[in-house]
Amino acid sequence: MAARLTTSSHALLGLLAIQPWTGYELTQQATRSLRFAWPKSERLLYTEPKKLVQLGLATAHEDAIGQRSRTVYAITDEGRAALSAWMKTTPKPPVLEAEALLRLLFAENGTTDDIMAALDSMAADAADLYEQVATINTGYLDGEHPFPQRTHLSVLFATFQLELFDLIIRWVAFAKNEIATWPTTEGLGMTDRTESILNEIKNRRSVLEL
Amino acid sequence: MAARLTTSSHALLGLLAIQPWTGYELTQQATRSLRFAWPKSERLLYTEPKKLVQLGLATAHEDAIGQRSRTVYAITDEGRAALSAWMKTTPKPPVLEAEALLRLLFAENGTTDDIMAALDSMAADAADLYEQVATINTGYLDGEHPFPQRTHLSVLFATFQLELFDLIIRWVAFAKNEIATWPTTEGLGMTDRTESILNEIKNRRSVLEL
DNA sequence: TGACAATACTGCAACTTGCAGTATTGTTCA
DNA sequence: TGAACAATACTGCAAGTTGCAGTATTGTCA
Repeated sequence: MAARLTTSSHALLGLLAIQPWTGYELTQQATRSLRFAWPKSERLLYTEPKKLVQLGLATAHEDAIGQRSRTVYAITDEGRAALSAWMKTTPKPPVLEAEALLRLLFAENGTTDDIMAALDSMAADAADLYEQVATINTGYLDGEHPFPQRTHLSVLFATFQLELFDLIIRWVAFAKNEIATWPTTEGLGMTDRTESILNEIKNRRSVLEL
Repeated sequence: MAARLTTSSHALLGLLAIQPWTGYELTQQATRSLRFAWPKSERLLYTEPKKLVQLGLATAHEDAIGQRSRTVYAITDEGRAALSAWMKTTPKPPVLEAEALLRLLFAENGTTDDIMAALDSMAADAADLYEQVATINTGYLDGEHPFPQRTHLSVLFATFQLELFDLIIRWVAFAKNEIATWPTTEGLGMTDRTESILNEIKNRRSVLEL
């Protein structure tokens, strides 16, 4: 078990740098904010802190509440050092995973209704996430931030999420509008609209290059 | 080895539905287009078709070229049926993985220069990807699509990528502008600008609700 | 024609997920 | 008040996935 430090390790260190948390609390916090930039399974969130302890980047101490004993994790100086060092490294490129877009790419294997439904689903998911982020953030105006001194970070972070979800919703409307003109999903090739979209891309590009 | 059908299985089936490919060709195709919606490792792309064969969704036949024998995979009727069935199911929500955003969330553990550099890196990656997608797509105007009858799908798919990359580039400019006003990464809390951003979010939201 | 890059893979350890299962703690309602 | 059932707070494990090192053939340029 060589155990190298992954991005997930650093994400957990980032949370521990704020304050000590129990394993369960870490999963809760990760669901609240972290997942929008680094979505990881609950399972991993429970496992990872143990690795940090093994590596000396965090400490664990048992805190018995009734019958149930909870492990509270805290960051060490080594942990803070590792976190600062990581902040200076180059981040990995952003990556989007979207099953609905995958279905668009292979839409010829289904009906126009199928692809419309997939896009609707993506837009509904985005609308849902928009609501969640907007609700949490507007709450900060009423002093509901658990770490008020971090509000500037949370909010700037949230602006990206909101713009992304907004983009998805708007793009789905555009895409459905296109697809509505298709008699079928298959074999259309270079339609007039496709050609005009491509010309727009080409023109915008030549403008950028000047 | 129970071997269930994953989204990645269906992604490969989607490629095989277009035409038969060798393992290597599948990895090339996946890098070209598939990765923008469903980014998977080269390693998996080599392994997955073998599973499809085991499940009877694809066939494999050896095609010796010189000393080297390549396996050509082709979809079966069962494979096409599985693909059509999958097109009718609800897609998973879209997910973004962005290490640079993770650093923003924990920016207090580094300098303003650190976070600026991370954001620059994200914008540069987006600019790069924009170029790649735009180049491939404008090429379609000159008849460079390997499967001309699929142009309508490729192009509509690409419009999302381009908008996303454009959003990233624009948002990074906005975020850097904000951060430029910060004396430090830490402890700023609810600044005037943070408050005005939140008010914008709140107002836009109340408009949407009417 | 030998060197070196590019192509076309495989093996394996470690990372990650999904899901089933377990055991406390909290709540509800007869 | 105590039985039932939901919510909380986890663990075990098989299977899915990645990264990287390694290998062998093919192409190319001097």
